[in-house]
Amino acid sequence: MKVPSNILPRSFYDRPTLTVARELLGALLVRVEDGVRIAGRIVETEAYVGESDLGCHAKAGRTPRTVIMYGEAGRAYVYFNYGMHWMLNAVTEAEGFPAAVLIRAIEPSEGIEIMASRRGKQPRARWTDGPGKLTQALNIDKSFSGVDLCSRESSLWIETGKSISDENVTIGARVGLNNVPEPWNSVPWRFLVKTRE
DNA sequence: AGCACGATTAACT
DNA sequence: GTTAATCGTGCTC
Repeated sequence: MKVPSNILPRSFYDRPTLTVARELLGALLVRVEDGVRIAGRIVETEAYVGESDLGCHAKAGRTPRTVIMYGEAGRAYVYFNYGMHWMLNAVTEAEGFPAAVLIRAIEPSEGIEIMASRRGKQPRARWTDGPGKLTQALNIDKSFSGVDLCSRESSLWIETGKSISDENVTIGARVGLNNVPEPWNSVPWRFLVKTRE
């Protein structure tokens, strides 16, 4: 028997961003396309917190691009970067405070054939081990910007997964931030599950 | 209207 | 280790 889906509620996201980033590890990112589930366990996240965080897009204030981060928690913030990649974030904290968690990597678990058709040129371990790669595998683009991750109607949500103990979590500095001044370049706001067999 | 740059990836040497 | 690909965004003129 299949266990009923358990979609993370808005109250999960309406908390401190670092807490959400940590607890999203082990959760299941689910995309439904043509009635088929494509999913994977979240294994890497990063927190972006407020206008004072100079690594966060919200440092520019409320603009057409960042306005979603100022909205209610539990929505998807999807943006385009480097002229070719879509990035998926979950908006966190109270409405009016701009913050989000970047989903950086998942481990494929459902919809393997569909992911293979999109990412099959690479070995399976490389299908979804980067933020631009997982959006490619799950077919996520700008049309998902602002959708409600707490609703089944979005065809994109996150379910409770197995919890990850502290001993299996590595915490470090965020990656890919160029020309971002300290301390923002070094704050340990990156969370990843230690890979193991 | 023009410009520099970026929360990256894949294909090189 | 290095670098091209590629374009939306926000800032300056």
